[in-house]
Amino acid sequence: MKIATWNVNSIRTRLEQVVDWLKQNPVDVLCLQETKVIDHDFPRSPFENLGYHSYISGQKAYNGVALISQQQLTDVTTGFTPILPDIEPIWDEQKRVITGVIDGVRIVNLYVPNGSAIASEKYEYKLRWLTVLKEYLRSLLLLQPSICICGDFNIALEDKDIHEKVKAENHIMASPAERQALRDVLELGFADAFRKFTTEGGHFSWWDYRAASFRRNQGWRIDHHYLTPVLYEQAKSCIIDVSPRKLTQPSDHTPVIVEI
Amino acid sequence: MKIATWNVNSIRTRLEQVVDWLKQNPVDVLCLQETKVIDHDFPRSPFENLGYHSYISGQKAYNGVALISQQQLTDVTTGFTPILPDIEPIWDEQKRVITGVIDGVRIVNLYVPNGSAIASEKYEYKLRWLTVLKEYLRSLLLLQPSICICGDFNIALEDKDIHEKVKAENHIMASPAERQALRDVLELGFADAFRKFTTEGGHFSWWDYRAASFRRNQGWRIDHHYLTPVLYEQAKSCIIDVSPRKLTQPSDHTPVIVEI
DNA sequence: GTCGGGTTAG
DNA sequence: CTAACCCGAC
Repeated sequence: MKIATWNVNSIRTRLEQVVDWLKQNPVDVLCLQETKVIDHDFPRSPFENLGYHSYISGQKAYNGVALISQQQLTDVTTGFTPILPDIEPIWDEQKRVITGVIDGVRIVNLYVPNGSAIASEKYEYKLRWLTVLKEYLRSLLLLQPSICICGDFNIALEDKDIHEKVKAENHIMASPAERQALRDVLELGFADAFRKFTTEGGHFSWWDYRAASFRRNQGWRIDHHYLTPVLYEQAKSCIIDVSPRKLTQPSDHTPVIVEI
Repeated sequence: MKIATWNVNSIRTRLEQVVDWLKQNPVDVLCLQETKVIDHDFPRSPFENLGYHSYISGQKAYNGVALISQQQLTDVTTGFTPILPDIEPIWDEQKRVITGVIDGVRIVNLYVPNGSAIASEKYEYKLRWLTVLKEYLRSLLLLQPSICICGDFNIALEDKDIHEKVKAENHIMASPAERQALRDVLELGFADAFRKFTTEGGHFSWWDYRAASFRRNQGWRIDHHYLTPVLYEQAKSCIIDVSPRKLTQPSDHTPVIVEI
């Protein structure tokens, strides 16, 4: 089973690139982030034409996640609230969470808040959001032992996941508090699929549009698949496909694909 | 003497097309409308490189007119106020008027308000703007008997200046009040140069970007040259050059050229 | 800096 | 449909 994650930075702007990629790279489930479109306007038919079902949770202009799946998914829910009925509504106002089950494996597709700048209000929101995520996953684990969380985490856990030019310590997406918050989540029993196969640094999934950072390969690895133990043992590969980032008018992120 | 008028719908976006056209079609004066740029950012040097002087009156994002001339012009003024010092400032807040004299001929380059929709506030502004224009031209005629007014009038005076698909009566740019307001202006002693040479309909200078209207030739003739009697008698040709409208990323208007 | 969406205008 | 601006995001 292949599960891909791709922050497309607007599905409407990137539609042709995503459809082309999916034709060349058939996967069981494609997890999209930053679709930036309300559900009514999500372009379902291009995916239908390729034989894929769409499960979407979008909003106007910002955020938005989708699961594009060859098989139908079961137990699809959006946001934290269906699993954590008692949380405050602010955690689901932004559309960042969608999940569904395929062949006994729960896929959790996340768009973790970026956090803007250290010590900002958005940064605090990001850290607290990750504590909500942990409770959400704890609940899901009670229902299902096999879980693949993937998406844009907006966190690079290790310095080797960041190009050399930036000192991680006080940088958003790499601050100690962010890394600790993510480690706290993973402590539930998740392991990084990419690191099962590749230990060296210099592999990135996101390059800022600014400062020709892709040309200089000054990127970050912030798009991840985290697997529960049995899935992790079964994982056969985890690959970053850099090619879509080379196209004209690319997303700033590129797809990452795990095979289990 | 050749005088061309062209609503370029942003001189910065259309610069290459305008320069190319001018190379192929040298004219004495090119009257531009909808330059959509403040004077500081107007691209003067590409025209200088071709041997043309620029006289400009622009604003941010909207409107804006310019005279591009091989010879230097004299008596250049912008807006109504230099000629009508007592009018209210609202008539010159939008940059729609520039004039200058070449070889004893006054060129008046206009971008008449579009009017948006019949009975709207903008429609009323358009009608009143045309009464101000009449007083402006009346004053200019006292100084100079030879005048060529040209530009985007946003009015089609006759039904044959409009493609068949639209009933003129209640359409903006063709309503009785707009036509009457323009006829009131022309009554000062101006005649339509184009109609000296061509009497049949189906000749247009503007095609809406929407609804593939150029492909279907569903256009309007709203860009005009109006001449005082002696100039009208001298006029040798008046031609609409459709070719720029066929390019990719064209203006919605195409140039009209009078030779006197 | 660079992008995407939304808005306003035509 | 097209262009410019504004805004928010990164």
